[in-house]
Amino acid sequence: MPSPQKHTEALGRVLELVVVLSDDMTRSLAAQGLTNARAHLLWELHRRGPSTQRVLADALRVSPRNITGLVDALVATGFVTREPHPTDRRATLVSFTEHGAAVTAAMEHDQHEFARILFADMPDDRFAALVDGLDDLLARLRAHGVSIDASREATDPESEAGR
Amino acid sequence: MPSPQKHTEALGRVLELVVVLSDDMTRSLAAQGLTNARAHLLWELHRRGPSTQRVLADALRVSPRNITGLVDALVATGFVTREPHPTDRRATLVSFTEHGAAVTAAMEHDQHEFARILFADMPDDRFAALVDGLDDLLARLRAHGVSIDASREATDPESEAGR
DNA sequence: GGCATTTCGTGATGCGCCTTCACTATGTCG
DNA sequence: CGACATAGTGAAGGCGCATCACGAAATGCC
Repeated sequence: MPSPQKHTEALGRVLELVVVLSDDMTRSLAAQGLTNARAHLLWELHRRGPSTQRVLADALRVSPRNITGLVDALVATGFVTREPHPTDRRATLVSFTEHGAAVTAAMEHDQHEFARILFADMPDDRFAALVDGLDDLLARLRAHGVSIDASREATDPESEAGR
Repeated sequence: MPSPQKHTEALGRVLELVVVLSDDMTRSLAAQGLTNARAHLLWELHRRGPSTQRVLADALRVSPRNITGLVDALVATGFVTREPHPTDRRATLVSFTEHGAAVTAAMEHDQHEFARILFADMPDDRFAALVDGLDDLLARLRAHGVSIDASREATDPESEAGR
């Protein structure tokens, strides 16, 4: 079992990874006229298909009021549309425009591509060790009370990351 | 060399780690009456000792104007003080109050403790493999243009994470 | 020494994300 | 039918961040 010093350094690596990746995500999104929150909404919409704002609010774990604002912005920038719900006249259905669908598909593609490039020439054993280590880490985090406090299925949050 | 499918899953693990950790950091900080940005400033102050706002702005990579606001808040909540710079009458020196120093020291301690708990019973070889994998990942990220666009010495961003 | 230039901090203003409270319109259940 | 729950939005507000404009002090140059 490693020394405390090493422990802190390792955590430092993890945190650095956090910073590097999230910065890069934000930059990539901005290049497409998106912000983190809006891309996140798009992503969820992609996973679920046309959804009510309530559903999106639960999925993104933000207040319904906030969803209104995000959808407003995405409508204004032509990524999604708001349509009346066919059976519930209180609700509105949020759906992709063609543009929104295309951009989201591109984001997904970029994510796969980025993963491919990232791990492309990594030897099998090293790759397996890394994945196992990450899983272990995740398990340990949850075991020590660090968890995504409930719900939320394994959601890869934004997307995007490619250079 | 692993399959594309695995690649994406692995990236998913990384992103999940990102989300879990940053969420937890934010929660821990909030419990002490701090926000991410304010804690970040405290952290930098801890690493550098009393500093001018300009220095902090460069360190945190935000606009000087924003530092004014963060320091305002930290002064109001009793974490730091603003004093005139001894030789440059334009500048102000930001220093810890006793309370601020204590809280920051506690954060540092918690971070070490968290790292210790996290990796405590992890076998040496597994730990080594994980660290190597993380380093490799970081290197690959930088190699593919994903980088912290310049400056910024190896700064572990916030701190805190323990339950 | 004197004046231009740079630098430090801040006021004003604005955007994005997020929240809570209050309110309308609608759905649902007994 | 009436009581209650639910979907979305207006209003207001907080935090983080940015840019522009500006005064005050420091510095460089002649």
